[in-house]
Amino acid sequence: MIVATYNVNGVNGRLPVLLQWLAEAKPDILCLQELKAPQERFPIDAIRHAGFSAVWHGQKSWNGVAILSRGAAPVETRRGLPGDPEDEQSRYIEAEIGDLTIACLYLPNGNPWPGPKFDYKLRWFERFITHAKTHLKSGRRVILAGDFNVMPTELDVYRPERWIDDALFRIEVRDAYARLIKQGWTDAVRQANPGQRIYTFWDYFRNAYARNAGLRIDHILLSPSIADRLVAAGVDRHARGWEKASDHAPSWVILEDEPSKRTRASKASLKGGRAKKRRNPARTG
DNA sequence: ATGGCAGATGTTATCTGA
Repeated sequence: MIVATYNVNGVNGRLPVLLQWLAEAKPDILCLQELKAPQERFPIDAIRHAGFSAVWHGQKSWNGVAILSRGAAPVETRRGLPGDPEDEQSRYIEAEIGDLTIACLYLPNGNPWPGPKFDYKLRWFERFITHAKTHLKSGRRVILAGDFNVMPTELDVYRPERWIDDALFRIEVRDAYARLIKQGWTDAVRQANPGQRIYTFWDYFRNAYARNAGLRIDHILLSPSIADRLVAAGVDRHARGWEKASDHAPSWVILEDEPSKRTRASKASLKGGRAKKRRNPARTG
């Protein structure tokens, strides 16, 4: 099965692009961020017509997250992170789909640093880390997918020295991400493509996409109970080149339907073989 | 350091994003 995440930067303005990508990539589950639409203006009819059911949490003008499913309907288990009843921003929604728990998140940007927005980002991140821990303890198969607004390492940004004091790369934020991973999560795109320069976002400014001046800030994290089913993972960077594209590209993972009983070595060869068959030539890892 | 582009709101401009 394919599980993906896509910051669409306006779900209504992006609808033709989103529908094109859904038809092409055929994900089973998709997390969306930055709907930029109030609850009643989520394009549910078009999404149903494309074969998906959905849960979503909209908000006027900003933020907004959704979980789409092509198979069993998502059953919403939570909207909003625990830990701050004052926080009204639509940045987190969670659902069960079969035996999977899917968490869709849009972590605050946090710029400029220093300032209240950066403080809010750190507080939100800590609430998320706390909540993620409870998921791990449950032992269920959990996927955390979304726009984390953090480049985890220097490999994940085209010119790290320029981003040192940016809220997406500040050491406090990278440290928080590292602490999250250390709980036991697998960063699927990195795991499947070690050492490779892979980006998920390219600024609209300065010809960033053509220059490949990108950032890897969208992530798909797997709990241990599903990480052993990872077959391949990557980014559909070509979708960033379409007309009226979002500034983000979709990220995806391919998971085996049944737990693997193969050895690590034979699993690696399966990975290569299957990736070749499944993936569109335009798709890059 | 600035400003470049884009979406939403709802103006003839402002805010936010990353």
